[in-house]
Formats: sequence, C-alpha cells, structure tokens
Amino acid sequence: MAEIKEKEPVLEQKSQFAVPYYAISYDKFFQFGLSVDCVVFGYHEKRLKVLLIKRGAEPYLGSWALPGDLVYPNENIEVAAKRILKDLTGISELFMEQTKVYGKVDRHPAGRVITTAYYSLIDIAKHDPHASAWAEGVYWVDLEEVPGLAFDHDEILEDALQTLRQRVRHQPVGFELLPQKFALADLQALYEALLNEVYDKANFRKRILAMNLLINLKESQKDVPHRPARLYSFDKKRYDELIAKGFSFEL
Amino acid sequence: MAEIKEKEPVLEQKSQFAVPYYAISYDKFFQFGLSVDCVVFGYHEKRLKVLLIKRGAEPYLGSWALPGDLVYPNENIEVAAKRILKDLTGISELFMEQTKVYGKVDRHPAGRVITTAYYSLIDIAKHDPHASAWAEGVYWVDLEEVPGLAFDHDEILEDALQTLRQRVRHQPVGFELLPQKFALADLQALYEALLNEVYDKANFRKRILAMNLLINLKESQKDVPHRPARLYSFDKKRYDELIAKGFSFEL
DNA sequence: ATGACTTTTGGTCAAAAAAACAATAAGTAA
DNA sequence: TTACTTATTGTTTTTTTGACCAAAAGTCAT
Repeated sequence: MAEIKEKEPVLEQKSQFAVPYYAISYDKFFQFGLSVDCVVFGYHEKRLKVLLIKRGAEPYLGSWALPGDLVYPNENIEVAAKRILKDLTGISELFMEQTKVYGKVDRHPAGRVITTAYYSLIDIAKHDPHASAWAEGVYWVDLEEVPGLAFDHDEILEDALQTLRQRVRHQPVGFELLPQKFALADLQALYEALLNEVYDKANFRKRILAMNLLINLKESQKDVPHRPARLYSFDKKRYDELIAKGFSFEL
Repeated sequence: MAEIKEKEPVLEQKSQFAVPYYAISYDKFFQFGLSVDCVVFGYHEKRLKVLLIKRGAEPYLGSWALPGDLVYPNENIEVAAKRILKDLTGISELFMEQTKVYGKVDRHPAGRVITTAYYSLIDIAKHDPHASAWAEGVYWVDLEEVPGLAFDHDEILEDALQTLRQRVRHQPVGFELLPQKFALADLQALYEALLNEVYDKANFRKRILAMNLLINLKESQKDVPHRPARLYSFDKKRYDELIAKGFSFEL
C-alpha cells in the first residue's frame, strides 16, 4: 500500500472521536431522533399501489404520509422496520430493503429526526392492512393518484420507486405476487405495472421461457371468454438460483 | 384510490408520533448519535484504491478505518460529508453519494451511533490527502490489499464498492479522473480498474466512439515506444447529457 | 537504413439476440 | 356455424456482440 503522507501529529482541533470515547459530550452530539419510514408497494389487478396513512396526530395532522415510527434506542433499525410493517399489514415474512437516509435539519418539527426509508412489495390480495397506532386510516393508493405527502415523503416515495424498479430489473420477482398457478400474460402484466412499460407479447414469452424459470403445468385457464392460456408455476430451485445470481430484464 | 379498511379509532397503544409532538419524551428517543463515514475511492496508474486512516484515538486505536466523523445536531448530513472529505483531501467539488445507513445497536462502543456511508471517486494524482483531526495518518490502500477495518467498516466498504460499480455501469465517469487529453487505452484502463474486468481493445473502442462522447483532438501521444495513440477529450455537452439520461455499459 | 517490436486503428465476419410481425390454435358467445 | 378474442408458434429482418485479422505508425537496436 502506498503511503501518501508521512504520519503527522494529530491536530489540535480534535473530532469527538479523537478523544477517549468515555469523554464524549453526550448532551451535545447524542440528541438525534431516528425513525423508519416504510414504502410498501402493493400489486393488485395489474396496478401498482402504495400504502399510505392519513395522519391522526400532529404534526401534519390530517395529511397523507408514509407509515413510519421512531426507533427505540436499543432496537436495530431493520427490526424497527419489520415491527412497523407487521403492525400495519400483519405480515413479517417478506423482503424489506433499505433505500436511503433523509436527514435535513428541519425535516421534522419535533427536533432533529433522521429517517431511514425501507421499501417492500406485496400482493394486496393476500394482506389486509389496518389502521393502528399511527393513523386514522390506512389506504392503498394507486401510484398515479398519490397526493402531496407530509414531511419529505414525496421525495422518499420517489426514490423508493426508482430503487424498486432498479431491483426488479435485476432480480426475479413474483413468488409472493402471483398466485401459485398463473398465465404468462399475468406475469407480463406484473412487469408492465412495475416498470410502467409495454412489451410485445410474443417476445416477452420467449424471453421468459428461455430463462428456464417456469414449470409448464399442462393445465389451462377456465372460464375465460377466449382461448384459455396455459398455466405455469415458478421453479423454486431455479428461482432461488436467479435471485442469488441476478439476471437482466431489459425488455 | 381504493380504501381497504374503514377508518378505525386510533388504538390505545400510541406511537410517539401519535401524540402531540411537543409532548414527545426527548430523553427517551432523542439520544442517537449520527456519524458519516466516507469511502473515498481513488484512481491512479490503472489501480483502484481507497482512502483509509490509521486511528489515533480510542476506540479501535491503531486500527485501520474509513474516515468519518460525528454530525452536528444542526448540520445537514451531506454538509457533514463534504466537510469531512474536505478536511481530508482539501477538495470539495466532486460527487458524493450516499449508499446506506448502518445502525446496529452495538456497532459503536460509545453509545448508539448510526452512521451514513458516502462514497466518491477522485483522481489520486490531483489531490493530496493529509492526516488531520481524526487520524495519525491517511493512506491510499490498493483495493486488493485492504486490511481488516474497525467497527463495521468492512461491510461499509464492500457495499460502497458495489454501489460504485453499479453507478459506473450506468453513468459516464471520467472528467475528473482522466487528464484533459487522453487516449482510448487510458479510458479502457480506467473502466477495467473500476469494474475489475478485461475488455477487447477493438470492441471497446467501437462502443465508446459510438456514444459520440469523445472529441478527436487530431493530436497524438508523444514519447511512447510504439505507435502513438490518437488523443481525445470529452464532449462536455454530450457528457452532461449522458449523465442526466444514463447509459448502459455492460461490455 | 533496416528489421524487430509494440501498440493503435480500421475493418471483416459469423453468431447471437432482439424486434417486428404473420399465421394458426383454442376457446366463448351469438 | 360464424364472429370474436386472446394464446401460441413460427418466420423474417435487423441489430448487437464478440472474435479476430492486418495494416499503420511509431521506437529501438543493430
């Protein structure tokens, strides 16, 4: 390794970490609040939605906002994120991923609160959110119809959406979002909703099948007013493989 | 927008945000410390390095670590990040991007300190880091030779590297990292170092030139013991365009 | 000055992937 | 039986990629 500078004596203007840590001035530096805000995306009937609350308390009483809460001083952040999501949707087993931290000095009227954003993606039909501690009501709002949000939540949502799309392009998604048996058109509708694009049906089919990810169930749709589509299910093994290795989906 | 549940009365177990904010118990929740850790990548002579310090104070005295510092309660996080970087390298005008937050309860012996990681990328030749407040010494360490680091800095570095590579694949990089005039081979060496891959020379050339990003300077290298290469410079206008729109670089 | 050597540069070519689109199949509904 | 709708398969064309060749333009040693 190349040393660029000779070692120099430590300068007089020390940081708080340059003094013995037991001497740190707690009052001065340890006065941040930490919160988590959850961006829960939900998929339902070919549409992408996001879970919002109507705030039942100050500040921003009555405003729309992302569900969030303060983290306890002895609680890990991911734990807090899962706690909040669970309180809200009753479920815990699903992926939650951090996007960014938001820490503007004046972002919260109650003091210096920095917040960590997490996002996840669930099948709306399978979960039943309920108003709780935080909110008067919890609502699934179509992405196209999101109103202005409290705090800096507009920005948080925007960033989370971008991260979600980024992720969806490189990791398969679906197990939790589609029924056990589904048609290729369902999968296509899912991707079209997530990425907000439109694909050619025939080519989409070829691409997906080439991934070797689906099991042909030799079974067809019922009760559709047209030619019924063949049903498929995910090949769990191959699916996990792709999640680990990643893939590219730039149709 | 679809309402999933009727509004319910707010439950008895309220979160701290569900009460008037002036009633928040400050002692209980507002006791986090916030720090920033900087992952400064540097490019020099076809190698990618990272700026590390040798800690001059407890905890982890004598260990290698990423440069970082506490954020002031009235200071924005990005401002803190730039302050730290500036103290360390003397420069301020360059991109710094957040990667993640790290907030494990026990990650810091001095208390509950959560840290935000930022990364950036500079030309080593153009900057001269110096030991300062935080450290006995500051060193450029080749990525292949990074020792074990203090705190959770190994993880932070790993994540930052991944994010850097992700970004480099989708946004052009170069202005700050190459001299005004450079040969295509220089640009190729840069990408090979950043992404740790090897490309075919002829095809690399075609790809890059097709982007319409370079200006042919009608001027050649001097003093090389072989056929001198044509020199190019970036087309500033086109460069900014690509930074805004993004591009794909999956050679 | 000549040939050896090195890297640049321009080009070809085949293989692979993507995109566009045409034709047929399998149902329902009237 | 025909009209209608979506599914499915297949073909064709175009674009992109990857591998590789050979000439070009210098330096260097002899």
